[in-house]
Amino acid sequence: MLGALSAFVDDYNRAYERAAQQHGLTSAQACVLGRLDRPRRMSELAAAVGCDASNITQIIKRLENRSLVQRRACPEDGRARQVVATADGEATRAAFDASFAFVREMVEPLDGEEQTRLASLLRKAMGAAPSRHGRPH
Amino acid sequence: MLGALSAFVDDYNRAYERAAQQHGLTSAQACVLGRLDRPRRMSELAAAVGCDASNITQIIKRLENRSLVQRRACPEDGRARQVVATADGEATRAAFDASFAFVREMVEPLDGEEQTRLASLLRKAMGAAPSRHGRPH
DNA sequence: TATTGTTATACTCTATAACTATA
DNA sequence: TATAGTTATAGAGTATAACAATA
Repeated sequence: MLGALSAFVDDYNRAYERAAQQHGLTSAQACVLGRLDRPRRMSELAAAVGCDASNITQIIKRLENRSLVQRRACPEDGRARQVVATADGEATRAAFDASFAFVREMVEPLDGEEQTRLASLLRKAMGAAPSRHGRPH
Repeated sequence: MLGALSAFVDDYNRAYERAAQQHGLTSAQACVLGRLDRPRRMSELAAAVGCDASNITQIIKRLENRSLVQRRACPEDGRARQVVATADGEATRAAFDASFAFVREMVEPLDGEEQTRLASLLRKAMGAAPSRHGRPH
């Protein structure tokens, strides 16, 4: 049981890494870029991903160097910055995020009912907690 | 469905990281030390974890600096090295590996039959492939 | 010549502490 | 004073290339 869980998570992690690399991204970069379906503040990204603000600064800096995102002033708060995906970044984000081929491939061997059952078991396993979501790494 | 999977994997990854930290290890170190239930060659570790040999050299070096493992010559092959856990390392390994409290806690909300069902669904999801196992990160 | 492991190097991720600018 | 973000710094993970010792 425990073995099945770790083996599955392993597979997932590797698939995520591979998918990111296919788009020229690291896992952390794919994770952050994946949130930029709309403009977001640095602080928002840090909270979503669950890491330190200074960390997000570096990751965004690298994405910016590659012209995948831009930083601009935030109208409502002079201290804050809004991060937006460029056209290139949006294309990359959409390709990575929408595709999610690796997750679909993983559950492909399951029929519809089994997929539903799996999802519900996983949700139950995590408790009723709405799950904050995150993931760099 | 897809969301449930990533949320679960997220939770698992974070729990793994936390568990490692509680034993003063990084995830990668916990992962490598976890294989040292018996002496292993560097090349074995690299293959098991799925990373470059030079990477294992660094990780083992750090574990060695902390007196958790030792390197010694390999009787059968003068080129190879055998890595063994010290008493301290073995205690740490056993504590982390055997406990696996974080996995048990995750599946605690499920009754016995549900756990079996989950494991079998996950195995099926990964295909019949025996799953090489791994994970640094 | 091929294999095992190490070293040098470089890049990324990550957090902490100190700092700037704004609120 | 408190908050948003950046910079400097440092430790760790990771891979590539060049290398030593052994097979």
